[in-house]
Amino acid sequence: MLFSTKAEYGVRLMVALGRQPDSAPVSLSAVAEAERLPLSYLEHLVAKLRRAGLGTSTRGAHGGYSLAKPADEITLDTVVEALEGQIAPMECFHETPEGKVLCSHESDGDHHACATKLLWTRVQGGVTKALAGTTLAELVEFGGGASEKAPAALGSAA
Amino acid sequence: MLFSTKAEYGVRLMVALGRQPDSAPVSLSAVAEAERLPLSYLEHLVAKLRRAGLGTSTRGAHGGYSLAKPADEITLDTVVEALEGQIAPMECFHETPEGKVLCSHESDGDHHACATKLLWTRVQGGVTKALAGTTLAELVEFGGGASEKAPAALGSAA
DNA sequence: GCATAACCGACCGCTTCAGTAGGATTTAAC
DNA sequence: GTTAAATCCTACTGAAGCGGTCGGTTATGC
Repeated sequence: MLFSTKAEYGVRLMVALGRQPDSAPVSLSAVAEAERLPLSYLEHLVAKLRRAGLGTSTRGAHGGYSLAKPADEITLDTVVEALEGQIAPMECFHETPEGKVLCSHESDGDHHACATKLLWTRVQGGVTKALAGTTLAELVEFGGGASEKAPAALGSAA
Repeated sequence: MLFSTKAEYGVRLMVALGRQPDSAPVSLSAVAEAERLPLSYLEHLVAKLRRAGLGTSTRGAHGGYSLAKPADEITLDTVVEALEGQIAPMECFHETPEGKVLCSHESDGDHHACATKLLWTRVQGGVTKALAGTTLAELVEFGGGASEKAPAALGSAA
């Protein structure tokens, strides 16, 4: 499994927030009930999202969470990264802020370069492209639209 | 981390086998020493590769492992899948033999479709494309060629 | 001031990961 | 025919992460 349920639950949560017509706050318990997810667990996830600047919260009665930005300005790479940590295919694989890819055992005493680097770079590219190329708005739309209960037809998605 | 060291070690192992000029068997201990990997751990990994029909073994003294097919006929999706198990972005995500994608909680009582399906389908596609589009021969080449110790220049790889 | 809700940190059972250990079996070489 | 080299197999282990729970604190609307 590439990702854990943290990403799954967290994305579902974000979609639930994005489904709100105006960006009115939604209580976590409402989301938990609608999505059939454990409330206390969602608390941990929403904390990560908030710390990453993806969501805002209003405390007290009638409070809740809402998106910090419009759904079409939120790409899923930031969401998944906030939930799962840095997205890298392999332990030895780090991406510098400038986007350069580093490999821990780059020619470590051996006479040939790290042969797997080519592979993991391609995988990394594929995942990043898929995540960064998808906006939260798309998922909201795909999942049935904003608060309207018109069920969308399931087309072939790739 | 998308993959564990099983994939990393296993691919390095396969590359080591592919580096052999004729497909002469290589002993695991030789690979372990060259790649600086624990021998006993490699045994587990090579067993998976053999069970998946990717490698063959000859027992006894001067025995070892070799590729079951030429390196340019081995795509990395089969290798990684043999090592890590089925490649799916998420627990709820299964691919049928015909290539159809199933999601466990497809409209589970709720009035909207599973909003995350679009996302995971795209991720799945990106990873599969990267893995299936890479052959072992490419990695052998990239890593410095077959048994020749000419160090390849590291170009930009994406 | 009370219900509602966001916040926070500690804890827990379970599984997987990464690796070790110890042996059994097969084969080539001497 | 013994021995060394190699594959093969099963069981085990410490550490970490996952999925989730719990209890409590703080803030806010009514």
